[in-house]
Amino acid sequence: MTDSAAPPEPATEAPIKTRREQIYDVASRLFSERGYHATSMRDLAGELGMQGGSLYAHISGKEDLLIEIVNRAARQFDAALFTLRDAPLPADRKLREAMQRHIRVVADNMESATVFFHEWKHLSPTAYARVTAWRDTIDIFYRELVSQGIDEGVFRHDLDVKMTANLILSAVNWTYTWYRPGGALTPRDVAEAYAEMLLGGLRASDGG
Amino acid sequence: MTDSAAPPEPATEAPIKTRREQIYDVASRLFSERGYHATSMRDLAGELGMQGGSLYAHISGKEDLLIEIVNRAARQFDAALFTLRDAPLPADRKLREAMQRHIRVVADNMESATVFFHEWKHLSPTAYARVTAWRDTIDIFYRELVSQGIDEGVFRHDLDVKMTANLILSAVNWTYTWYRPGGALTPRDVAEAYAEMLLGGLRASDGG
DNA sequence: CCATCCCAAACGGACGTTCACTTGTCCGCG
DNA sequence: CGCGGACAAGTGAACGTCCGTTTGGGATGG
Repeated sequence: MTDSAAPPEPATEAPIKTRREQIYDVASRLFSERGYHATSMRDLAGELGMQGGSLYAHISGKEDLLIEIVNRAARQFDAALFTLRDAPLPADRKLREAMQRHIRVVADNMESATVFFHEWKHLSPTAYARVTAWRDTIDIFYRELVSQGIDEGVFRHDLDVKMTANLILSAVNWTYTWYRPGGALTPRDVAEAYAEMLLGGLRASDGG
Repeated sequence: MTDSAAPPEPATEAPIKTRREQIYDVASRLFSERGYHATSMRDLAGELGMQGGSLYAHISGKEDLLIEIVNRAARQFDAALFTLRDAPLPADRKLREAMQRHIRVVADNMESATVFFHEWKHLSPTAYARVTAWRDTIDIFYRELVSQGIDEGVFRHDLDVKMTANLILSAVNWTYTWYRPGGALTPRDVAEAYAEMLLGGLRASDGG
C-alpha cells in the first residue's frame, strides 16, 4: 500500500505543502541558523506548532532530515551545472554561465546551502562518503572548464588548473556567508561582477 | 611518572605547555573535526588521558574553551593585517602582502581557523557580538585597500568596492576548506598564485 | 469504521558540571 | 633524617537536565 492508490497526493494546483515538506523547510532554517546538533527535535516541533514526538509520524529520525536537506542541495547544484558540462561554448562564456548558475543555487537556497556547507560532517559514514564523492565531481567540473579554456587559448597558459578551480569555487561558494536575498544584488549581478573581475583582473589596463 | 619535574611556574624557555594549553590545543582539534556541540567534555578529557570532571580544575567551562579559541584566532588575523593598514605601499603590492599574511594565518592555524569560521555562531551573545564587530573591521580593511587602489589608479576604476572585497575575502577565507599543511603548497605559493590571478585576470592577454 | 494527525508521557542515555575524596610532590621544621 | 601540612591534579560517582525516540490513546473527518 501507500504507493499506487495514495489519495493524499499533493494537489499541484495549490501552494499547499505536505506536512513533511514543511518539516524539511523549518529544519533547513533551524539547522542553518543554529547548526544540526544545537537544534533539538522539540525546537523543530515547536516551530511547527506540535509536540516533539509527533514529528515521527512524518519522518524516520533526525538524521533523515539532514540527509534529505543535504541531498536536495546537492541535486540542485547537479541540475544547474551538469547541463553545462558539454555545452559548445567558449570557456570564458561557460565560466560566466557556470558561476551564474552556481551562485543562483546558493542564493535561492541559502538555508539548505548553509546546511550543506556546514553540517555535512555530521552525516553517517555512508551519506558522508556520498557527499565527499559529489564534491569531487564539482571540483572536476571546474578543473575541466579551466583546462578547456587553457587549451582553447582563452585562458592564460600559465594558470595552475587546480588552483584556478579553487579560486573560482571560493568565490561562488563563499556567497552563502554574505549574500542576502531581497537585497539590492541579484545572483546575476554578483556572478557578472565576479566573472568580470576574475576574467579581466583587478589591475587597471592602462596603468599609466 | 606523569610529569617528573614540572615547575609550578610556566617556564617560558621550555617547550613544555601547561595543562591548560594542552586542553586548548586538543579542544581546537576536536571542535574543528567534530564541531562544538558534537564534542563532549568527556571526549575531550579522554584524548588527554583523564576524566571529564578533571578538566574543571583548569578551565571554567565548555564555552570558555570556544571563546578562547575564537579569540586567539581573531588576534592572529589582527596581528597579521593591522600593521599593513597604513603601510606606504602601492595597492597591488599591499594586496599581495595582505593575502599572503591572511592565508598564512589560516594555514598555520587550520584547526582554530576552522573553529573560528564554523562555530562562532554558538558563542553567547556578548562574545558573538564581539566576533561580528571584529569581522566588520576585516571587511573594512579590504574595502579600504580596494578604494585606495582605485584612487591610485592601480585598480580598475569601474570596480565595485564591496564586491571586490568580498571576492578577495572569499579567496583567502575559503582556503580553510581545502589547504593541507605539509603538502606541496606553501601558504606563499597559494597567495602568489591567487594574487596573480586576481590582479591580472584569467584571460589570455594576447588572444588576437 | 478506519486512517490521519497529534498529544502526553515515558524510556534510556548522554550531556555539562559539581564534589568529596585520593594521590603524589614539595617544603619547612624538629 | 623523618614527619606533617599544604597544595595541585585527578578520580569516580553523582546531580539535574535535555536529548532522540517510542508508545498508547484521543480527536477529527471522510
